[in-house]
Amino acid sequence: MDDLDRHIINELRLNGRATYAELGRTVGLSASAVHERVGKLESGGVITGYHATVDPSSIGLGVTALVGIQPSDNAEDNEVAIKLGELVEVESCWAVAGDEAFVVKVRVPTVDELERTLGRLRRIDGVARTRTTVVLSTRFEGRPNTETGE
Amino acid sequence: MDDLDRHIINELRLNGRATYAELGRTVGLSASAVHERVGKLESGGVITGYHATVDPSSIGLGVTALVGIQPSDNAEDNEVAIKLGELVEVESCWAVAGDEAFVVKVRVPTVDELERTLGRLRRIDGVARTRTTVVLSTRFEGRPNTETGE
DNA sequence: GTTGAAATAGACCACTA
DNA sequence: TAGTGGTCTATTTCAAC
Repeated sequence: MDDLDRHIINELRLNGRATYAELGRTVGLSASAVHERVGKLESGGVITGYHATVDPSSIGLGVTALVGIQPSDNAEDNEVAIKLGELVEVESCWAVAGDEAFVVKVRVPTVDELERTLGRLRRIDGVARTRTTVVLSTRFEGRPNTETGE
Repeated sequence: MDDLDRHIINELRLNGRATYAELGRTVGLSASAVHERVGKLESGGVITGYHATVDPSSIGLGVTALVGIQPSDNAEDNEVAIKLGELVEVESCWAVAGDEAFVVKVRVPTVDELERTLGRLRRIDGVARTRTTVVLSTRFEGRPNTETGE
């Protein structure tokens, strides 16, 4: 992993559909060389995927919330995490230090559906309580970090 | 926006580098038709971008934290949000309901750097206190929601 | 890593249901 | 108003160097 790799990664974080030819022009390599490097980054687990980002409200997911998951005494974290992942409303899941075992980000169409989702979360075995922070607006999200390349 | 659009969107959320021909095969349209639909979804602000996802620790960002930002009495939220966005360590920023004005996700190389970042956050005008939740592991993040398509 | 050639995909067109 | 199929150009991909 050298500066060229970091440069390529950063370009792909900004534009995941950049062609190898484009990448080659911006980093100063041939398309073939970029192709080979990207393949190694993918198979090496550095690049884990490519995803279109979508305006959530455009697909009917206008309500976002951050929910802290407080575990019950007998909770088995890995099982709880699996259960959390089974709910499609749960978009992200972080295991955290502190009173709570996890913080999850949920996205739902309405506050009614949020209420139902919180009920589902609380019914998971190993979940004692939830603490919900409603997101009023997403100022930015998943912003590419620019310190790793030009 | 019909079911075909939703299907295309979902495919692109799963694989942002899918070709128009591939998309056409999965949704049952010609590549041209998919091309046109995707163009409209992009210009209509439904698809907001394409991004490679990268294993953070592979690019030297092994420490993640969620930080609640408590505003001072005279705080102007929009200005605070702009300042938050100027820190490259801040990857996501949500304005939230409750005591805190924002929750941000920060990613840094080390806990030392986390400490410095928290100092930078606290020095922002309009920030009274921060509350930090250290992420022990990311179980999943930005997982495509599957309820909008097959 | 590079170049060059064949296969593939993208972009744009006129035509059509 | 979309969608189709054809055409041309650019890109991907694989070979040899």
